[in-house]
Amino acid sequence: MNPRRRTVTIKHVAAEAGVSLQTVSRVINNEPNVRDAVKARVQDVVARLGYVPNLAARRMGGSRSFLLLALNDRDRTIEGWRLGEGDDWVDQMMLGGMVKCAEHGYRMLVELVDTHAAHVEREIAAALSALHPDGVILTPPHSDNPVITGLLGARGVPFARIGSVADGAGFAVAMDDRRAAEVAAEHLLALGHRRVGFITGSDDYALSAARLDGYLRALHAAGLGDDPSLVGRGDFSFASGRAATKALLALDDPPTAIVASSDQMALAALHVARERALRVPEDLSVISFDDTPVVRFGVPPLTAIKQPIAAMAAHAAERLIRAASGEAEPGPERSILPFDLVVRASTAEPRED
Amino acid sequence: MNPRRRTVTIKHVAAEAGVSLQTVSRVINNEPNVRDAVKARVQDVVARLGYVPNLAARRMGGSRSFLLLALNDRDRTIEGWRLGEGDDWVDQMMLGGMVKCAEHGYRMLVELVDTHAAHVEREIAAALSALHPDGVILTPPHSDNPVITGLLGARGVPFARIGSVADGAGFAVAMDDRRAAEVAAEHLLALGHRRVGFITGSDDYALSAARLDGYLRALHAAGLGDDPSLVGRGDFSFASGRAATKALLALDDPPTAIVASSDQMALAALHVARERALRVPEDLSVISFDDTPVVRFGVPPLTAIKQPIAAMAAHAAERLIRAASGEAEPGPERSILPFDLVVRASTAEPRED
DNA sequence: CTGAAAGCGCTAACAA
DNA sequence: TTGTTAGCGCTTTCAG
Repeated sequence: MNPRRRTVTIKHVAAEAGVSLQTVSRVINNEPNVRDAVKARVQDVVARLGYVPNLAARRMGGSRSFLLLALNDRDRTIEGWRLGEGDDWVDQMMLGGMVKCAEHGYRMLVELVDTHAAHVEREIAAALSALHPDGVILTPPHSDNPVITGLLGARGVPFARIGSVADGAGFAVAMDDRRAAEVAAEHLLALGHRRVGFITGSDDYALSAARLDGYLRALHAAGLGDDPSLVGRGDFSFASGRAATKALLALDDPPTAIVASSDQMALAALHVARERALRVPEDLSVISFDDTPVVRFGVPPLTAIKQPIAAMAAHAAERLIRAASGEAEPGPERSILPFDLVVRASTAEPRED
Repeated sequence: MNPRRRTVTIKHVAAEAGVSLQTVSRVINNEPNVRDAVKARVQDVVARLGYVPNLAARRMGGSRSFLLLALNDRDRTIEGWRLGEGDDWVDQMMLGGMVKCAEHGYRMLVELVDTHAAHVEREIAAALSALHPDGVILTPPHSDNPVITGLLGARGVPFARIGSVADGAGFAVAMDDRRAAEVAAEHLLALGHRRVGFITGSDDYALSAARLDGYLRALHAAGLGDDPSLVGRGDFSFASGRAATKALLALDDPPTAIVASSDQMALAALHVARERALRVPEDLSVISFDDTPVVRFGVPPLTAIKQPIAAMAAHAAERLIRAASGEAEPGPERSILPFDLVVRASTAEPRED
C-alpha cells in the first residue's frame, strides 16, 4: 500500500555496508579512492539489495542525466506511421541508438518536433529544460536546421547531426551520399546504360544536393555531358516520383535507367513503367535509395543503396556518451559510415535496339 | 561556457513575478488557491522567461515523473528491426502512445526486455528504480507474463496490458481477438468456403488461443464439425507458416481458404501456394492478421484483420495518465477496442468443382 | 582513502 | 489566498 515501499536508496546500501553515502556513490560511479575490499563489500550489498540509482536524483545531484534525446521530424514521422508504407527509419534509429544506449546504462528518448514551425525553438528549449539530456541526436531534416543547431550550440548541449553534410556546431554522422549516388549511377553505366535519369529528393534535405552531385559526377566521368532534362525534381514522395518518372519517360530520348532518391519514388517509377507496359528491368532499370522493407517486396525487388541508419545512430550515441563520460572530447570531426549497394532484380543491361 | 547558463528555474520565475516558489508551483501545476491576477502574472513571466519545469526535480519533489514506460520484447523487436520485414508494431505503438503522451506533457520511453530470461525481474525492477515511471505499458508477450505483472502489481505501479485477455493486476487493453478470428472465418464461409484452415500463433501469446477459439466458433456456427487436421500450428514466423501451409495443402481434402494468425504466416501461405501453382484467390483464399505494411504490397494484396495498435497504445497511455493525475481510478476494467477486416484481393469464392 | 556538509529544483506539509 | 519549512536521492565540494 505504501507507494514508496521497497524503494532501495543509496542510504540503505550505505547502512547495510557500514559505509558513508559517499563511498557508495564512489563505487557505483566507478570512481577512484575506494579500497578494493570496501568496494567489493559495497558492490555485494548493491547486488543483494538490487539497488539501482534513481536517475532523477542523480541528475539533481548535478551529474549526467544518462539520457539521449533523439529528435525526429513530427509531420513526416507521423505521416509515415499513419500511412504504414513500411518506412522503418525510426525503427532503424532505435535499433542502433537504443541498443547502444542500453549498453552504457543510457536511455534514448524519441521526441517529435516540427522543423518548419515558428515554435521549433520553444519546443526544443522546452525539451532540453525538462529533460536535460546528455546529448541530442538530430535526424534529417533537423540535422541541417540552423535554428535547431544554433540553439543546441548556444546551450552547449553536445549533439550529433545524422545525415548532415554541412559543417557547424555538433558533429555530423553520415554516409557518403554523393558517393552513393555515384556508385548507383556507375552500376547502371557499367551495365551499358547511356541515358540514365535521376530523381532528386526534397530540398529540405541537404543530402538531396549531394546525391544529385554524385550522379552528375558519374555521368561526367563516363564522358556523358550534362542533360538537365534527365534530372527530375522530387520530394521523396510517391506522388512526386510518379510525376518525375512520367516526365522522364516522355522525353524524346527517354532514359533506360533511373536512379531515384527514395524508395517511394523508385516504387513510383515501377508503377509508371507498368502503366506504360515497360518491363523492369528489361526496358527500364531502377535503383532506389533507403532500402526500406517494401523495396524487397516490390515486383521486381529493387536494387538499392542501403543507408546505414542503425550504424549511424549507434555511432552517434556512442560518441555522445563518450563525451558525457569525459572519455573523449566531443570533437567536431564528422563520421562517414559505409553504405551498400544491394543489387536485386530491378537493374539489368539495356535492350539493344 | 558556463554549462548551467540559461537554465531558468522556478526561483527566477518567483523572483521576477514577486511571489513565492510555492505560488509558481501552484500555477504551473494548475492547482487552486491562486488569485486570477497572480496566476496571470506568473503565467506571463513563465512565458516570457520560457520557463519549463525540470522533470527530474519534479520527481524529486515527490510528484509524478511524467514518464510512461513501454516494455517490448527484446529479441522479437530487435529481430524484427534487423530483418526489416516491415513489421511496424513498435511504430504503431509509438504513434498512439507518444502522441497521446505529448498531449499531456508526458513522455513515453521504450524499453526492451527479455521475457523469457531469468533476470526479467531484475531488469524491470532496475528500470522502475531508475525511472520511477507513472505507469507502464506492457506489450505482448509481456502482457501475460506473470513474473512481470506480479512485480508491477507488487510495486504498485499502474500498468496496462496490451493485447491481453487475462484478468489480473493492471488493466487490459485489447481488441477482441476471438471475435476477429471469427469474423475472418465468417467472411470466408460467407464466400462459400466449407474447408477453412487455420494457422495458430505462438503459445507465448494468450491471444493465440483466443483466435483459434473464434475460428472454431465460426465453423461450428456454420454447422461444420471439428476437423483438427484443419488447424496448423504456427508461431507467427514465416517458416512456421510455410510448414503449416504445406501440411494443410497436403491433406486429402485440403482447405480452399486459410486464416493465418500473422502476416508473415499469411505471406508464407502465399509463397507455398505459388510453389504449388495454386492461384490466390482463385484456388486458395488467404486472410492475415496484423495488417503490417508488407501485406499491402504482397501479390495479391492480402485481406487482413487490422489490429488497432495505435489506438490501444493511445488508450493505455490515456488511462495511465488519468490515473496518475488523480482524475480517475486506475480501475481494472478491460478496454476492448474495435478492429477492422480489410478486404483486399486475397479472398474470393471457392472454385466450383 | 573516507566522511560530513551543502545543495540541485521542485513539491508536500504546514503555517500564516 | 499565500508563504515557509522540510525534504526527495544523489553528487559535488571540502574536511579529515
